[in-house]
Amino acid sequence: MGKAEAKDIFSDYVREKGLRNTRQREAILETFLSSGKHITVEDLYNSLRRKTPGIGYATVHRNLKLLCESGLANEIKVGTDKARFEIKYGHEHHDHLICIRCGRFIEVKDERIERLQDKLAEANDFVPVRHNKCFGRSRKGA
Amino acid sequence: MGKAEAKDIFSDYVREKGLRNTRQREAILETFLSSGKHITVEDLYNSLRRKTPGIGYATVHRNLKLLCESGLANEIKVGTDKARFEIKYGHEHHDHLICIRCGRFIEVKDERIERLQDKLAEANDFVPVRHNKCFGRSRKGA
DNA sequence: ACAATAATGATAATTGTTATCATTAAAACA
DNA sequence: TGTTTTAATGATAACAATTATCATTATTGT
Ligand SMILES: [Mn+2]
Ligand SMILES: [Mn+2]
Ligand SMILES: [Zn+2]
Ligand SMILES: [Zn+2]
Repeated sequence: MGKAEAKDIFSDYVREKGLRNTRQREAILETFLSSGKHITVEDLYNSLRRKTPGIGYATVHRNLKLLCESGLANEIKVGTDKARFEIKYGHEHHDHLICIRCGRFIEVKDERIERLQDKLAEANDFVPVRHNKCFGRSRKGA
Repeated sequence: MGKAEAKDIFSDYVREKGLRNTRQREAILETFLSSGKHITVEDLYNSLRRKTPGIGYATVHRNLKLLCESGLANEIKVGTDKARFEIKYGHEHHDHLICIRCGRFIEVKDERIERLQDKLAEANDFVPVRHNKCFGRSRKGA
């Protein structure tokens, strides 16, 4: 699962930016890597308090942002809801389908859509950076 | 441009919901129809204060939501930024390309992407409702 | 060990949105 | 045309997520 590599990458990234490796940063990455997908700052904060009592919410938030900056994590913003984060390292790009009624949140991918989106962006003088999720009503449970 | 029709539609929608047509609602729709695309609540509020002094921010906000409900308007949420609204009546569906650096905000449409997105949603037991914009870096000015 | 300074954690500030509520005013009705 | 009902309004407070502030702590290079 490459947890060790991820830690090295982050550690290097931090050092190369002139920042410092801290106990908290290590704990945050460790717990983040062990967490499920699409978690919020609060989710991670709550998981961490058990193992790293005293850790601050702002620290978790700041470091999730830093993880995104390093390329290891990915932020998913859904409307006005809390931001969600997922591991990017070792995971392929995918889109998300989100039910506006029950919250069902799944991952999907269509290579043709991806290519067409990139072309459309480029045809309009945009360098594609990211694109957002689709919303719908799930026909499945919940 | 169908301003009169839009007003009738809204007026009817309001009446049929058991709501009331008010001076403010009329002014809000009128000014909204005369405004540019992708405006915020605040934009519209500021435009309105000139012609309808004393109008409240909450009233503008509430009625923009109501306009969306009626199908005349469309809300565009970009990340955590303020919601933007555009006229839907008489306008075709389109996507948006937004520059994360300069804010360039353009409308695009690719029928193939639309169809593939719908299929992908349906294949995953979702009834498509809406989908979000793409972000990139504009190679053009600003 | 020391000095320099980044990181932390508590908390306050900010921002967009939504709720509250006393007052006003549509619109149905007498 | 009054009267009554109740939705709408507008001012303001509440909320929720994010971000900023700042005194204190801790990492890193010397
Ligand atoms: Mn994609
Ligand atoms: Mn579309
Ligand atoms: Zn995902
Ligand atoms: Zn548009």
